[in-house]
Amino acid sequence: MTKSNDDRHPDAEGFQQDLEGLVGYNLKRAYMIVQSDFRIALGVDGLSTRAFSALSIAVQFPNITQSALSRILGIERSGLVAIVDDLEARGLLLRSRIAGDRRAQALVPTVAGKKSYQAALDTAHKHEKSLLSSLTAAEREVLISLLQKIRKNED
Amino acid sequence: MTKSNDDRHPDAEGFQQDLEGLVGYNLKRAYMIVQSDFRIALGVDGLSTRAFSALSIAVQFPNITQSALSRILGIERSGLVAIVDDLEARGLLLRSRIAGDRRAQALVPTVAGKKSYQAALDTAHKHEKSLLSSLTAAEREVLISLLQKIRKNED
DNA sequence: TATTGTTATACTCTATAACTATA
DNA sequence: TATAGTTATAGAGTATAACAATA
Repeated sequence: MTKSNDDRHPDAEGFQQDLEGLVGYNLKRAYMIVQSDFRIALGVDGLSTRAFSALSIAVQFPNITQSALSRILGIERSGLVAIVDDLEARGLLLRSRIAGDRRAQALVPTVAGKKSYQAALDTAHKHEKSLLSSLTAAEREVLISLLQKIRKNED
Repeated sequence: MTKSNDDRHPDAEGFQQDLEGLVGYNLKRAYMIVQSDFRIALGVDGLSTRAFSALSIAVQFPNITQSALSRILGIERSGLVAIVDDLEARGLLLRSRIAGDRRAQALVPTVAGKKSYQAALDTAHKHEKSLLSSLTAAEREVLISLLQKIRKNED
């Protein structure tokens, strides 16, 4: 047999599948690739991609509360607990009491947290530069602004 | 108190967060929105988004095998079993024996399967038209082609 | 030796609902 | 009444590893 069975099925090239015309499907495929490659780039015992995101906001907005952070990231408060637990266990940030509201806690990045974040951000930039090398810088900017437009419409 | 606590944190507008400059993060946020909206559009007892994708390929490439389908969708063979089980339970396709290879099975869409698929595809188009109304048709095309470029680089 | 379909299993990420302690 | 943090739980979706049947 010189050709495998599935060569008989038209795929990416030639035949225009319905799915390829849908933003949702293309979004999913691209997301899976970028996400899993970024996870690998962050290392076996490195941060998860979501912990990276949370740390990013915590470093840039020190003393933010978990509720505010969950709103910025667009996830539920309950989901953030495990993420902050992980970051705290790694010594990258602390939950500290706030004067004036004993319900809330301020997320305070440690020195190690800021350092780890800068390293991870550098990793992220290198990972995107390499993985998205088929896109020009201008195309990457267009892509980002189109993706952000989708979010703007969110209710 | 006239302003809530998190209004003190710059968010989408004004402050340029690190995350907003990353394709990966923007991809994730957009994907979550489109995915969950599409799920709702498909209805409570409707197809899952992944079953919709599998059915789409099965209808367009009748008699495709599960292995070939999993390769086209970019998922593992093992993950496809439950999806095909579901589609078969709904009476939308059949697993039928192939002459010449007793390992493989051909996926054959039923009449109901083809009809359900056309309805779901119509739903998908309406869902995208409404959810992505802030993007022009040209922008949607650019977005799709940029997302496909990411996939082209896949190893 | 390799491939097809399958099972068992685990992992990641997410959401909902309910609770407590505060406000 | 409403909010902050938390727990318990469940639901999608994914992957890896192994197996039997077949090529």
